[in-house]
Amino acid sequence: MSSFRAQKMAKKKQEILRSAAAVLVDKGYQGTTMEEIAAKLLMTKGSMYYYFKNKDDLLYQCHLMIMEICLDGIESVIDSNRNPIEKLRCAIKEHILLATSEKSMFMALSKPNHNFSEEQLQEVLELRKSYSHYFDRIIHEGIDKQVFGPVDVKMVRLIILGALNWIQEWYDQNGPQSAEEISDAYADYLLKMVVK
Amino acid sequence: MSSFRAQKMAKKKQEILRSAAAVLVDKGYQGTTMEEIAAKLLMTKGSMYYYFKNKDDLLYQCHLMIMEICLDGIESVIDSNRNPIEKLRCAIKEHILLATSEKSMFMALSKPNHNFSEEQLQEVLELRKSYSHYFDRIIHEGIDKQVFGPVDVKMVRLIILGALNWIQEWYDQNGPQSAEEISDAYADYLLKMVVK
DNA sequence: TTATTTTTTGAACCTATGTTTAAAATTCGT
DNA sequence: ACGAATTTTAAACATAGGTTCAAAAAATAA
Repeated sequence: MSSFRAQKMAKKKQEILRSAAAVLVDKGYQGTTMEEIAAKLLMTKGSMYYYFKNKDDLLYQCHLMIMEICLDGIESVIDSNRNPIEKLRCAIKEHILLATSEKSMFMALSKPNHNFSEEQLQEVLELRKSYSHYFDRIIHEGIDKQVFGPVDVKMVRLIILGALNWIQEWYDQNGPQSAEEISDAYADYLLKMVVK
Repeated sequence: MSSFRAQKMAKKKQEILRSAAAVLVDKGYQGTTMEEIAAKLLMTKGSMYYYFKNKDDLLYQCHLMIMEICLDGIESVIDSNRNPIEKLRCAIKEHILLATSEKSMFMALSKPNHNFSEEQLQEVLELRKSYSHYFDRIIHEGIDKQVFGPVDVKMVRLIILGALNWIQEWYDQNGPQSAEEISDAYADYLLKMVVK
């Protein structure tokens, strides 16, 4: 049976994607080299091509993987039966925890690269839009249920996601504050913007 | 007299720095090529080397220029005699207005590049720290004067600057909302986090 | 105008890195 | 253990882009 093989291949792909994301973090898109991605896994750059068509394909799939993880996270929050305040708090914490633990993954999100094909670009933007919409839904719900003030949903969402996404720029695994502390504080302060 | 020459040279350097910043915006550090910087000014890449030692030097000076503009802005806010609320509001608006008008300049700020020498890196980080400190000072003042709640200064500052810096990722000159509207809304919402 | 200095050019050079490929190594079923 | 399929390798290749440089062009001074 080949599913065993397929599974192994999938796993390897995952490893490569993670490695790629890790490099993306501090080198940026163009700065990320096949060599470095491979080195982290004790492979040679040539073997990357057994799993991915080329660099752009690899980095595109990297995007998809990250977005899927994010979407799974926020979907589970949306589907839970908490009140809007707790939902927003959870969504914020979830995002930060993901961004700081799987830290490597997140940076890849900013500025979907110009090397992407039109099709790939659309897909990435679509997934992003979905993610944003989930936040909007939570905020809307809060307004409807009168627990949030009559805020400008889009603006507030942009502020929140901006604050969250920027964390990658300064977060340090070995820094003074834990991801847990950061996420608690962020949730508290950001909620002050919207709760009545 | 050579000051005329020197002036002309300085002006040309400025043009190049601006062009560089514009390219930096959507190509990122490694994606920015000497060729493209030159092309925008109808020059050849070779002539860039008459003005700058090399690419890293050019992009480093690009950083310095941007930071100086930012610092000038916030310094004038600090020195004004407004109350803390208005100071913070002004600082936020100033930052956004700069980031969206001289938009091209700002993107260069994220992730000071690894190609910088230790010395250059320190200088950039130092300037950044100064900028952060100005925000901290405003927030502190607000707390001392009891117009702000007893917030965690560093956290709040990180949230604010994060939200502001992220604007570059989505702001569109021709988008539905003007920079003015955006900055007003941002200031309003962000202030809600801190005012009593 | 002529000579000198400044600025720009465009070709040449070099290195880094994405990509290909044939051969070697490994894995796996029987 | 043997042979076939899969995976990895290392070297070769191609190209993009940073850098240099000598010559040309332009600006300036005398």
